[in-house]
Amino acid sequence: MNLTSAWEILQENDFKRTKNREVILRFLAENNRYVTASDVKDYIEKENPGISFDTIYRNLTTFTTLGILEETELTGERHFRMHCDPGTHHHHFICTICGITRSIAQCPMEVLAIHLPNYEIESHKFEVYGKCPDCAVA
Amino acid sequence: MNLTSAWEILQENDFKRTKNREVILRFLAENNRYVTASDVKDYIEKENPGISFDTIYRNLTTFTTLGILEETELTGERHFRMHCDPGTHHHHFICTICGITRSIAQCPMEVLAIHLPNYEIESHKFEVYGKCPDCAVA
DNA sequence: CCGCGTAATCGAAATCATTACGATTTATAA
DNA sequence: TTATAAATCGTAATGATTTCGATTACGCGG
Repeated sequence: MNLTSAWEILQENDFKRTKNREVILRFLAENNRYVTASDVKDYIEKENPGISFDTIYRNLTTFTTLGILEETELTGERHFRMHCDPGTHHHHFICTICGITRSIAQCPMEVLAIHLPNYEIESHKFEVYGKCPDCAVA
Repeated sequence: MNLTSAWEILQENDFKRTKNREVILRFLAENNRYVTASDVKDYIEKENPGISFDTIYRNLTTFTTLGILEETELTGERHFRMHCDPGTHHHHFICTICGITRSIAQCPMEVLAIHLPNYEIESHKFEVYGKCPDCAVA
């Protein structure tokens, strides 16, 4: 997802264009990886000092709800990244060193015949972890 | 894994048989689901009041390292359960209401041909969420 | 059965991520 | 420009987890 599409979605849902939102989205758009609220704060502090965690978490949650971001939990922390391709179901390889991601189009649920009679399956999580090429050689 | 096997592993690794460990393991052996440190504490308080979180977390971590327990992260909290079958790779359906689990023998990594040249794949997570039969009817 | 050395535990404080809240500021549309 | 509701700030509260010095208990050798 690019910045233009993100702002379109925000406008459609009556969210205002604020400086903080611009910086948060720009940071996420520039990074092809999962980042924490803390990462976002560190970046924003450079050009918009004094931002509060309230603002960061509130907006990250909003963006995720609107489908602009994807969210996952890594080592006990919430992580966010720009949605690769909104509406498209996919999974990720995630580098445990730098957090960079790589999309995996295949979905286990479509391949595995999971038979759980009387169970209501609602969602699933499939993530592959390891080292990306850059971190592997280091 | 049953209690006997768990104690064998502990003895082999020079861990002492203490009252707290007995209660913690008994609680886990009785429950076919993922529980939190808090769940363990609540249970133990009944018959061994005054146990500290230090003891609980330390032992849960020890048990996990020894392969007696399995660990996963759900909604931001560490969850533990008795290892279904040590040495056997498997996944879980997890009820989002009561935490009860059901083993899924199939593994996506064996079915999906994931091609990531130069990437070093180290591990993966595959979990299915939803409602178990009991919670589904309620 | 007793005492010793070490592992295990306690109690409580510290840490870390996240959430919450009253007061203030800002974006947008009339 | 001004009204008004949204957005933000600063900071405090919360909740899970980790840490630490002091104390207690396990299990072996005598």
